[in-house]
Amino acid sequence: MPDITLLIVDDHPVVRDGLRGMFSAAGGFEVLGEAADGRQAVALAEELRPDVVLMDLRMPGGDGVEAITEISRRGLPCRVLVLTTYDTDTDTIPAIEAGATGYLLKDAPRDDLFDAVRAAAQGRSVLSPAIASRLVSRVREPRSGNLSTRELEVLRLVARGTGNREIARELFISEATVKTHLTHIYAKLDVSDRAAAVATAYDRHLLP
Amino acid sequence: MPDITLLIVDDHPVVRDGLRGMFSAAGGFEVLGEAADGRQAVALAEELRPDVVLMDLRMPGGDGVEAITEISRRGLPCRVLVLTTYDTDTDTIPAIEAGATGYLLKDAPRDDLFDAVRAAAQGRSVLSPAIASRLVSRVREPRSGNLSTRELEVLRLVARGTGNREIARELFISEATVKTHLTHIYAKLDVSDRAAAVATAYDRHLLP
DNA sequence: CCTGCCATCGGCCGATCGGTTGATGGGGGG
DNA sequence: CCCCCCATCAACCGATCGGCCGATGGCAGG
Repeated sequence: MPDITLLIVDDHPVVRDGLRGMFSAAGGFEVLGEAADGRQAVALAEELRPDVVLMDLRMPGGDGVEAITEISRRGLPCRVLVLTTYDTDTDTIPAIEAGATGYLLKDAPRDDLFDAVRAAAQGRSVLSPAIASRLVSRVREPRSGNLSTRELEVLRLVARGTGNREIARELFISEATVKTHLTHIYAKLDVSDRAAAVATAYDRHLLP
Repeated sequence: MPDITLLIVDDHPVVRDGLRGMFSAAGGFEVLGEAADGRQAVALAEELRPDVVLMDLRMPGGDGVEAITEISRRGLPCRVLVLTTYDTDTDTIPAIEAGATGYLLKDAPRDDLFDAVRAAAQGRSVLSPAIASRLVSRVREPRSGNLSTRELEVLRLVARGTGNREIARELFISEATVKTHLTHIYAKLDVSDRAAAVATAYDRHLLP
């Protein structure tokens, strides 16, 4: 069986070194290259054609999720294994929706990492336990925290102290509509005023 | 000049490997050990007596800031160089107050890291530019985010959607007083309503 | 001693918010 | 085809909020 070829994508040189060292020492893997942001990642994935891309999500200059989307869109024959720091990221689910094959945390033991890469190379999904349970809760309770696009726009303005009238002006809708959206937001977040809605939104990572 | 001895503290094996590899390859450094959380860090710092401790802040089981505090309290002869992922951490300032000699981000270039460790070993401070500017703004504007205890209590209840009347009841004060506190909160946070106050409080990490 | 900050309280008023009910139209899924 | 969700709008009303005036007492620092 030939070596599994890898592309490492992370904005931290330290992490790239660590990964490269681990996979070089392990045997059975070959690191083809490294990228420090999403744009480089897409370009190198296209050029080097690795079996697996190890991808961090939070990076300056080219978001990880966008990179995954782009790799999927171009039909590149590589699997993307997301390797991130926190399991509280807002974009765990978006990353998987965008086409990531697996998702695990950087504090995973070495052997788990190797296993995950081998699994990803074969197209099998490996998810860290925390992510897995999040996924199931997501399908079990789809309306939790599920605000519509418009409702999120309203909420963002509310969080900046904007009054209903001005929200209406900014979004080119009537004040009545703003109030309707707000009522829906309160119902979905299970709160009864704007302040609590903002707090809950932060808790659920619906706001930056 | 003898090698600078190091203790690496990070909960991620990947990062520990990366750092160990970098410093071993660079020459002039010797990695004495690794710790995965704050408690181990303190114990190993006492046992191994490294010149410099490379310390991550966010770790499960033993906070980084606590570890720094403990190392300072015990008068251990090592310098602590904080090496963290984001410059938006709440505890950048606490870490420095706790006794960290330097503070830089993991995405710093290798040579900056080496320079920082050499500087730390001599007791000189190296701060990443973002942190440095934060420090100066901290001393220039000390009343920003400086809510009184009572005001914080009020704000916490506001964030849970509590109305003024009920806040009054919960805190055993009159509604008028609640409104006074709120007016002061608005002034201090530079906002004009409770929703924006909650949002700003989250931004500045005044609320969990 | 005076100044500043914190915490407490009262009253007044206009503006705003939140709740409700009801209606329209478009789009996607069964 | 029907139903549900989204997005839009209207009118009404009571409750609440925020702004502004004022006041008192305590406590720390210069």
